[in-house]
Amino acid sequence: MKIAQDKHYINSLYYKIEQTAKYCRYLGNQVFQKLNMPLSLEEFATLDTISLYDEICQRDLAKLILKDRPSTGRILNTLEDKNYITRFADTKNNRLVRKMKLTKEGKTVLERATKLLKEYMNNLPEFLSQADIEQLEASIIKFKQGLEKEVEMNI
Amino acid sequence: MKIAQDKHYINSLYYKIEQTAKYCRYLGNQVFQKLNMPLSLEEFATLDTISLYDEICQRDLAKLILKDRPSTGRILNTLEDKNYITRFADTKNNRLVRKMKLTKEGKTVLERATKLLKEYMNNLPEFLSQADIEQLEASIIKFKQGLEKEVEMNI
DNA sequence: AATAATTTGTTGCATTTGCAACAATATTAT
DNA sequence: ATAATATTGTTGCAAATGCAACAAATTATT
Repeated sequence: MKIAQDKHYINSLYYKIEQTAKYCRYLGNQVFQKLNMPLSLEEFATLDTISLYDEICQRDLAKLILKDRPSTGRILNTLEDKNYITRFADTKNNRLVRKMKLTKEGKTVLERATKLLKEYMNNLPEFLSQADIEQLEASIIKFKQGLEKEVEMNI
Repeated sequence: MKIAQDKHYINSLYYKIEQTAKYCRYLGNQVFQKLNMPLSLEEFATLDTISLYDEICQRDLAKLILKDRPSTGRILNTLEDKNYITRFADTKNNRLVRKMKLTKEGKTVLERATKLLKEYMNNLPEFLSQADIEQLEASIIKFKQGLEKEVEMNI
């Protein structure tokens, strides 16, 4: 696959995506601080994932949030400490696993953070047309799916 | 700016870009290991940047590679230890700064790594058409430029 | 039946990153 | 002239990340 005709890596699509992602992360973290959110962006994304995959086990969650098992476990520790989730033992394919659910408080916090974040983001100037956004979204998904097959994730 | 009509952050364009970037980073690191590169992906990207901005000072470089000044300084320490760059004192706007240049060995390593990486990447299956790639590249640049204005980088 | 391999989660450690504080110097304000 | 502010780079520390090794339990192999 030809990704860059330029001779320099930093002009490649890969690098541009990485840099754009950095801006996304920095902006997200800044907004979370400005809005005095009670959780971090990573914790929020994890909570949001659990809300869409109720009673998921730790390893399956790790695969979704693209973190290794130790990191996933540690985020879940803090989410449980904050009383946003509860974990309980269960089995999956006859294996002992730890599954999790959002608590009432977890749901409330998630909804509130989602609302605040969305309001903030909607107030940003529109630097891409709605059509451009949809186009970008469609092609980035295809690109991501292509990459997925090439990377060994070892989760 | 409306980035997601979905109620969930993890379905937003921001999160998709972040996850795609993770795949890019993991794939890159894996390729660098497989190919037994003498430097890391981050060091490579830094070296590549310096090669395009000869005699740049540390802070200006930090702004380009989107790292803070301490991290940038530390990467430069290792690049200098490996004899890929030399640093020297100079002035910019009457300020004392440290500028840098690629060494002969640095240029050789950069060229070789660029060639090996490109060969590897060209052998990946084509999951996007050339037209799709160009379209994706164009819109991600626009998106990145829009974000840039919203993020305080403090570098 | 005994051993080896696999799955899931945890612990520990080395590396990386982010941020605040500092030193040194130059510019601006009072 | 003196004090305050700004620029550049470094040091140090806390938090996050990545990875190897381990424990416990199940499945597969011999």
